[in-house]
Amino acid sequence: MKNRIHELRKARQISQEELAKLCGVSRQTINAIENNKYDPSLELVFSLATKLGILVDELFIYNKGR
Amino acid sequence: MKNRIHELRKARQISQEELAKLCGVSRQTINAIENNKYDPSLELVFSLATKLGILVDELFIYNKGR
DNA sequence: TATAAATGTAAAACATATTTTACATTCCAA
DNA sequence: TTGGAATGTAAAATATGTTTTACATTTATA
Repeated sequence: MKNRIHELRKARQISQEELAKLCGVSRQTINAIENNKYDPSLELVFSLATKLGILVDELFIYNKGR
Repeated sequence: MKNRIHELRKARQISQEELAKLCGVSRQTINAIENNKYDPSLELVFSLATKLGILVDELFIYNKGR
């Protein structure tokens, strides 16, 4: 599943490290998610959307996989 | 994280089995999620919201855990 | 250009999500 | 009131997400 985290994080001028701290995860987790290594957990999904000030539905691009 | 799956599924008069098939997961997965045993994966989250015709943000109740 | 900050990446360990099989319980209609 | 459908639950196996440590590469700036 693709997401707009990199785009929105840049727009807000914060580093992966800072976003990671805000969300309570490691920098590598943010990096992996931005680079589509895997999808975040639901908790992290909501944390990311909240900290980036956007709806979950707008942060991720769902392509009817299932 | 709490959710409104049971409520919406009932409103739409479909069984856990049917919702499971619609989303491509096992009945036990739907059951576990309705009963808060664990949170669904992001893919399943979007599948559930789509099949139930509601926004992800409206389907789950986020309580700033992180 | 040199240096620091930011980002990419990898392996091991650990945590969480999902499936399968199987059985018990509850609910509802005949 | 019994029988079938729906739901709850559990253990084992597998898949996926996260952390930690560590190092390499890129990017920005003094």
